Amino acid sequence: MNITKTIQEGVVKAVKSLYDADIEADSVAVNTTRPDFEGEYTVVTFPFSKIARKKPQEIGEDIGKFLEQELEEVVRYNTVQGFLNLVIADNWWKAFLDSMFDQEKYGYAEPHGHKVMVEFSSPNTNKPLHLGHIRNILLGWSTYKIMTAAGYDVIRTQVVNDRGIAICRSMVAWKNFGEGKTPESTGIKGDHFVGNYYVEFAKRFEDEYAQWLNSAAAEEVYKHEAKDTQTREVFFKKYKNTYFNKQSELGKQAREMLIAWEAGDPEVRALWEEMNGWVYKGFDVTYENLGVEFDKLYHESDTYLLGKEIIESAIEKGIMHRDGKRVWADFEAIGLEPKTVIKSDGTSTYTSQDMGTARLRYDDYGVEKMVYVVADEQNDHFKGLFHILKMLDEPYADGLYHLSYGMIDLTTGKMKSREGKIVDADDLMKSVIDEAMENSKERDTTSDLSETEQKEVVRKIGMAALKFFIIKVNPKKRMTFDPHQSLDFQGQTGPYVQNAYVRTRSVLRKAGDFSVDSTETYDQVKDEEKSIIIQLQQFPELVQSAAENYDPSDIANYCYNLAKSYHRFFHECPILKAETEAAKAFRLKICVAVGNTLKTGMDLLGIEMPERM
RNA sequence: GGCUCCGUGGCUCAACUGGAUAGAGCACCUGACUACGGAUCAGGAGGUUGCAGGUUCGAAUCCUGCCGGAGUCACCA
Repeated sequence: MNITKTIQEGVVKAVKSLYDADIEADSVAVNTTRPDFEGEYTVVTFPFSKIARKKPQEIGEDIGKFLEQELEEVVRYNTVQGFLNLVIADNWWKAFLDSMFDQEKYGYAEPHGHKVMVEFSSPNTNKPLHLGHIRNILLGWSTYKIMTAAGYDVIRTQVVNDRGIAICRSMVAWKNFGEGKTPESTGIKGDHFVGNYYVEFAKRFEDEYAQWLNSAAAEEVYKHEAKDTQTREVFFKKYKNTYFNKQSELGKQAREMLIAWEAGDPEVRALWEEMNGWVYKGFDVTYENLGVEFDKLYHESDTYLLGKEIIESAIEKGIMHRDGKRVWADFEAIGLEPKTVIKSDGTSTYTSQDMGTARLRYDDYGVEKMVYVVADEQNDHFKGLFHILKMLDEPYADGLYHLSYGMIDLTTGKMKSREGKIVDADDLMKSVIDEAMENSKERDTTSDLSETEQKEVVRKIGMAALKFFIIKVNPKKRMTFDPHQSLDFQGQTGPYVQNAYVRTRSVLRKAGDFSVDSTETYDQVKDEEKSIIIQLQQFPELVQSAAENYDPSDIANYCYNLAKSYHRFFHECPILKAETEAAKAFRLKICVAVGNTLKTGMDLLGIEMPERM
């Protein structure tokens, strides 16, 4: 039923019979025809000029004649230079539509049972989620959906970074300045509550540092440690980290907190659990609003000691080297600097932890693939990690993939949490839903629905706008987030796609039952109809390639283009008042097919469709 | 500075992986509703694809060199 393949195979036969040469079907380029020429599909014949030793245009004539005779799907052809344009028979359009229009899960492949784990979100537990997390979460979620559609058995996971110096900062700040307040007593969402103390710590630390800079001690340090070329300003900007570790009172408290935590101090552990608990409650709300969930959580507090035994075997195999207590890996083979894996105090690092959790996941689930959704600032880390695991011959090593995505810039510049230049996830969702509400009120198209139903519709619209705005961009590319544009509901947006779906629903409601068999006499398939069917035909393959390329933006752009074709069709072709019963039935089938496909397509992106809007 | 990635109308993004005259949306103009839903459609204007070479039937896409930007170069995660 796949017309592209039919054409490709036809061309293979043609080349064999005409020029006695063998070519691969996949290598035959079949494009959709430009609108200014007659035809729907175009074969590029330039590549055959060497084997045929003819001009591309003549080859086009040869192959065109052959296909016209051999393939019932091809009724006519024309050639323009090296391009052979084919006109496809009306019967094919009708037959294809019949084969798929009422499949609700059109595009889903048969499950093949291969297991894959997708890791995404993985936040620190010291502050609320922000725009960067949203991109990560949307990518992770749609990767899960798309791979499921492509037939995989997908396990969703995240590593919760629940320990370390960051959370200790929040803990110190709360202990010193919190006056025993809680999220309950203040009415602040847990993750924001804890985040506020993270900010409080930073602020107090800045004050402390600023004060210290005026002291004699600071002057001493500058005199002894600054390079000649360094100005005071440059030096002390860089020195801040060292100050935190050496002189700072707050820094000392945070570090002591971390040491006490690692020693299992009951009081510290209790505070840690309480504050993390607040954060989790907050995260749960955000995740629910984003419509995502996980099958399995790994906590860094449980896994940070893992990986050491694997490292032992790595040393034996000569992949890693011991240097006192310290262990390091040589990355010369992949063009990176050597990397410390175990510190000289014997404690583990990020790399060793990730080695441990990778093995743990394999032991837990037997996954063949692991996809890590992590920003591109960690490209080298994953390059190194995967290299080690491959050298160790881990059974899952060939299935490791870093879904690296570009960070988000604001129109005002880079996002920086320490400077408070962040876009908060909860605020963002609220503002986009509020905007949808304003729009909805103006339009007044759902006022006969109950208030809860209306709110539900508005929520779906707002979230669609936000999600689509982010997911439509190729993950690898850095993107600019313009709050003004994200609040737009017209043009290339989520609501635009939803609107196309809502139109299909509206027409089908009014059509009631219709006879699916009455399209036989329809013999005037229009361009608007053909272009929709061409796109419908591409969907299953697109799902596969989006899974292979780990690229949800492909699906988003597809949905937009399909919606666009439908809107055009809707204007150009009367459906309920079609010229004949056959035309009406044909077009209603298109409505069903487009509705189903848009709904599954958007679902792959984590976007819900309203029935009305 | 080394390595990696990226430069496409004023702005945000595409381009079937080397195919025809580089496509959409926003913003800006002009038109289309007593309606199968106008959150829509039709049309206009806007480009030397950062610059310069090269590879070939054909380059935004591949190669080289510049220019500009980002990331990374921790015994942090």
